[in-house]
Amino acid sequence: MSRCEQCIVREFSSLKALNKDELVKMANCKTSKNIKKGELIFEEGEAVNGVFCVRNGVAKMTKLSTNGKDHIVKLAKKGELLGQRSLISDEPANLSAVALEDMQVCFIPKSEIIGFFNENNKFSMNVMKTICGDLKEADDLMVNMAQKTVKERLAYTLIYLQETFGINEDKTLKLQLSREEISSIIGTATESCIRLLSEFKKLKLIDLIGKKIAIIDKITLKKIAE
Amino acid sequence: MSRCEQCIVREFSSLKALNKDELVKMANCKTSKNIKKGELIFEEGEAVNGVFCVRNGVAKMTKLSTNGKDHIVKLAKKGELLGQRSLISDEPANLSAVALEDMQVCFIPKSEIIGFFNENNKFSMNVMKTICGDLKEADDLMVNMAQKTVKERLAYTLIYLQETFGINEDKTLKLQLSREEISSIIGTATESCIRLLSEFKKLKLIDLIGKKIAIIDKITLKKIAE
DNA sequence: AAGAAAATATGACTTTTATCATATTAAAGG
DNA sequence: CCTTTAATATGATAAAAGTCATATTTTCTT
Repeated sequence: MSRCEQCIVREFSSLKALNKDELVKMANCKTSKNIKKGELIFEEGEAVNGVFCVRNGVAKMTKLSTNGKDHIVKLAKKGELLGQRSLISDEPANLSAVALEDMQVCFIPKSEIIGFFNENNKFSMNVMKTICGDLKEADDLMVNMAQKTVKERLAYTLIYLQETFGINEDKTLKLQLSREEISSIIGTATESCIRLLSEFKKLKLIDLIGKKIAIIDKITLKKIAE
Repeated sequence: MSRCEQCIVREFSSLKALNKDELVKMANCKTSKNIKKGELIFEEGEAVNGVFCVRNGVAKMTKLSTNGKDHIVKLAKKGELLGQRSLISDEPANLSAVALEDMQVCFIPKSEIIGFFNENNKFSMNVMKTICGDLKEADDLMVNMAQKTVKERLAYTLIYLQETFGINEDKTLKLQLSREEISSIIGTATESCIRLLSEFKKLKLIDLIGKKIAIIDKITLKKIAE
């Protein structure tokens, strides 16, 4: 069992408010899991009896729309806690979590988290702030979805992916998503997404190296994203 | 100065967790405001130094999109606290609040709310649950915006307006929004919205009585909304 | 390495939605 | 009460985006 006190990831999350005793207590009840790319962490509608702390890798948080398509609501990386909202609302998960890369996650049972809520005010406030951040982001994205064109949303998403997850040595986006996944972030048909990527390539805004994408004219792309 | 202990509205909000002493304390520092239809309560980007408790009437929470159009992110009614998120995140307001009807709101200063956070765990949990509810709603709406057609979104919104705000004796929606406002909930051009309303009328799903709207075939409308 | 399967790409076409123009109706102000 | 303004309505057209078909490329399997 690895010790939570030594886990650097903790510093990126609400858990940084925990003191040494609390960390030891948590280390004793948490379970670590290795999750392969593509595997499900939890599913929409499922009762999640705790939270998952992302130690490594990126997960997509999706919701099934009535049209049968999955929509990617959020991408979660190192340090994020998955399932917080359900735990607090005492409801089944509203979103599914699927690994986009091989991941390491730690599961912390509900009882433990509730305990921290009651004993550690700073932790509560941290969680509250995180959720408020998620809410702001969701409101902003909602407006984007409703008011922007598919082209604008694609440009916006490419910029976001670069700024959030970085680039490789060859300038390509570190987080490699399929065209279908990009489409389900921006809410469009896969063909439309592919077509717009080709258009961006012709305009020399991006480069398509196999399935990888590299932004070559970030300034213009940002202008399109507005 | 009206007494918060006697305000029924409190029962609908996180404030129901406050004890008698806390309510008296709050009554002593709150200020009541009458706000006329169309008036601004606070604006996006503004530092809101507390929360507004809605005692009466409905407000629209909007965000200006880069295309210059306002998008209605949320409608807030009796009992809701406006500005909670900004207060917790310690950030300027992300949304503007505008009265859709004549309103009565009470302003509770930040220091007071922070005090309750520190002293009253039940209150904190209530606020947290409310924000989690908002987050779930925002995620769901985001998916709707991204994946549903304008027609589906309009049907969805009409149902929502009826179920949330009720109907008059003549069956028309109690909350009377302009076509432009409906458009800025569903994220479409006003003309498209008007055209679809006409179509719904032809299909005998709704009735248009002047500017008022009455749902006459809720079942079919719900099917369209999915 | 070869074949099968999946992902990416592109064309042709349809549907949806936006835009601009212009009536028509309702509301507001003197 | 009439005039002015704003809101609603509808037509014509253009632009955006979706769908279906079909290549082409990449990845996976054996």
